[in-house]
Amino acid sequence: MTGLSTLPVSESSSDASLARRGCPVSTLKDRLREVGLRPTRQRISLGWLLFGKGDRHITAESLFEEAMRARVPVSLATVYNTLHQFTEAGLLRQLAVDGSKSYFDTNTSDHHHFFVEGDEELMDVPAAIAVGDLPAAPEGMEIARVDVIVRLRRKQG
Amino acid sequence: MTGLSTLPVSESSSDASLARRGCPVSTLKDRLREVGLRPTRQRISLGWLLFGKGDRHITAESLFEEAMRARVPVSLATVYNTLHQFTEAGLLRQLAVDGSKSYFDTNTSDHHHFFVEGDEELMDVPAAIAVGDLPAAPEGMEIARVDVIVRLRRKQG
DNA sequence: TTACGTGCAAATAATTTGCAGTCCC
DNA sequence: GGGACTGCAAATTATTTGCACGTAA
Repeated sequence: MTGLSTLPVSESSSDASLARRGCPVSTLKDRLREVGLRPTRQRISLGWLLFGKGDRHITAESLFEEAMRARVPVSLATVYNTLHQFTEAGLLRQLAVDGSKSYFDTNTSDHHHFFVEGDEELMDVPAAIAVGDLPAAPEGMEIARVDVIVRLRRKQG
Repeated sequence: MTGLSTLPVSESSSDASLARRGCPVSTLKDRLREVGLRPTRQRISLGWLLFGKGDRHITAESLFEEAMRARVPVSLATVYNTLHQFTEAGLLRQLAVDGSKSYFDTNTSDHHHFFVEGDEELMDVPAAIAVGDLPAAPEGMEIARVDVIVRLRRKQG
């Protein structure tokens, strides 16, 4: 099996469900410590913004703006660092949807995405739609992850 | 149906097969005119490099380097312009595989991709593996395209 | 204390754009 | 000839990095 089955969310559903319904700061702190990240003020604030409202798809820029609005003083560089640290720790999943900016998904479980052309908006594909049979990975390789992006366009004019 | 079924390759298999085995410049010129692009020296040279050697996955930078090596005088900006014009004309398919650079695929037919982490290398998935049942597109939307990227990692150390 | 984090500004990387000059039809 | 195309360099956008200072353990 790949690393897919060892995602943090599935490891500890009590933590995850706590997070879903309001995630006390103390739980967030523990969560950070668990994955080896020191629970600093910035990480807790950003973690709160990220995980406090259900599944979200954000970009560095959008999280930065949200932090500004919430009067959370962080620099854009720290937002980038934090997003990458969270991703490496398995708290976030990074998505490449267009050639330019990166999106981060707070739902790290195995699922696919809709992308609305023009709106630059990402949505989870509701049910866990599986990809049909995949060919075996080439010699000496293993499948790390499968990304499926369904590009949507608004019907007619 | 979406635009997928009207890709140029499937429209005119004689053109496509000509392209596969050496694509005379005159054919390339006709192909460009067909899609509404004036066959300029640069477009023909880049088209030659792109379509003269079977299916390929290239980036703007890699095509630019290749043009330099082939002593084809084009500017990087023109490479970018040309790649986008070819993509809009349906001669290329643009792929977002990581958050940074864009890849372009000379195979515009419906197929999926392997991406080798670390190598930054793209490969076509051999058979035309279909994605399992997809949910209906949300109200007022239609599916423009489905991108599947299978991320591979080298097994063990 | 003390290594790990963070802020800031400058550095990169990828890509786009404005405009003067060039080339196909 | 005239509009479409190209080259170049400067401008943008997204992201990373270096380094002095701050802070959790």
